[in-house]
Amino acid sequence: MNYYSIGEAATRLGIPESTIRFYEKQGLLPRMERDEAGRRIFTEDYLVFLKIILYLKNTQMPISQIRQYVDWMAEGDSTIALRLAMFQEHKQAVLAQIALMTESLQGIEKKIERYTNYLETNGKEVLS
Amino acid sequence: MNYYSIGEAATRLGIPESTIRFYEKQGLLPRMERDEAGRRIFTEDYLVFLKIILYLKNTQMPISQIRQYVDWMAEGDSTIALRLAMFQEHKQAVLAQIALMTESLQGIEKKIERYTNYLETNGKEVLS
DNA sequence: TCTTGACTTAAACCTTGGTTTAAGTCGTAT
DNA sequence: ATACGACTTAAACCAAGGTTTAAGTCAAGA
Repeated sequence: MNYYSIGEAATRLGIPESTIRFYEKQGLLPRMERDEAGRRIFTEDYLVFLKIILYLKNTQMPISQIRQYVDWMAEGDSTIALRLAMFQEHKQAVLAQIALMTESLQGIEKKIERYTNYLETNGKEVLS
Repeated sequence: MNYYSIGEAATRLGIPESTIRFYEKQGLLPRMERDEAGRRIFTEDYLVFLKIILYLKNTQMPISQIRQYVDWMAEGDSTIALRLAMFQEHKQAVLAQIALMTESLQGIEKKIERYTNYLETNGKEVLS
């Protein structure tokens, strides 16, 4: 199996090293392996796990809630129903967030149309 | 024309009064009218304008950039091309953000499937 | 007249999510 | 052997985006 340093992991994930250290301190990255010199070691599997964390972050899940998920993972399979419920609720929250952004974007697109029209007609169009 | 107090405006927009005051202090709400007692007065037109601000906020535009837009409005029609360019770039940023969330949501949905499967099969399915 | 509720302000406070700094430890190439 | 780059830590620092507090003004109803 291949191992990565924190620098390599950060590059592969597209995030700063400091963020990885911060997430570990926040309890999002438990059971992190170290080498004899105390340096963090990332396996492919660990990177896959970290990507899940980043999916949750990218969809605006708060760190406190991600930590809850990670804590449940550590408790074992008895918490799977809880994790499932959390993800299902989160999915709904994400869909709602996307819907809000899409709606708001429509209001912005109307502005783009107005401005475009104004410029195309050399200012002969009204700008309400 | 109908006039609204800050309390009524806040209720109609679904945000706290304190946020409206905060936005005004940040320069997002210029030329706010007041009554003789110094209380803010909101016309329908002003609420329409405020909704645009909320569209920008809902799509994660930073306050500093919203202020730039508001400042350009105050400068008049000579800044319309700048405003159009800003909104077009913002639209692309919003679409990128929606795309990222949609992608990340797919990773989360895979987890939902795995967990669902695990529970449906009473734990006979593997959880990688 | 007095109280109540809705408003006003400036300033202090708060949370979230990191980033930066300072001081130190390694392993490796010269 | 020494210098360099990559790592380590704890603690300080930061920005964004509000929220809360304290002290005061005012209009209207009892």
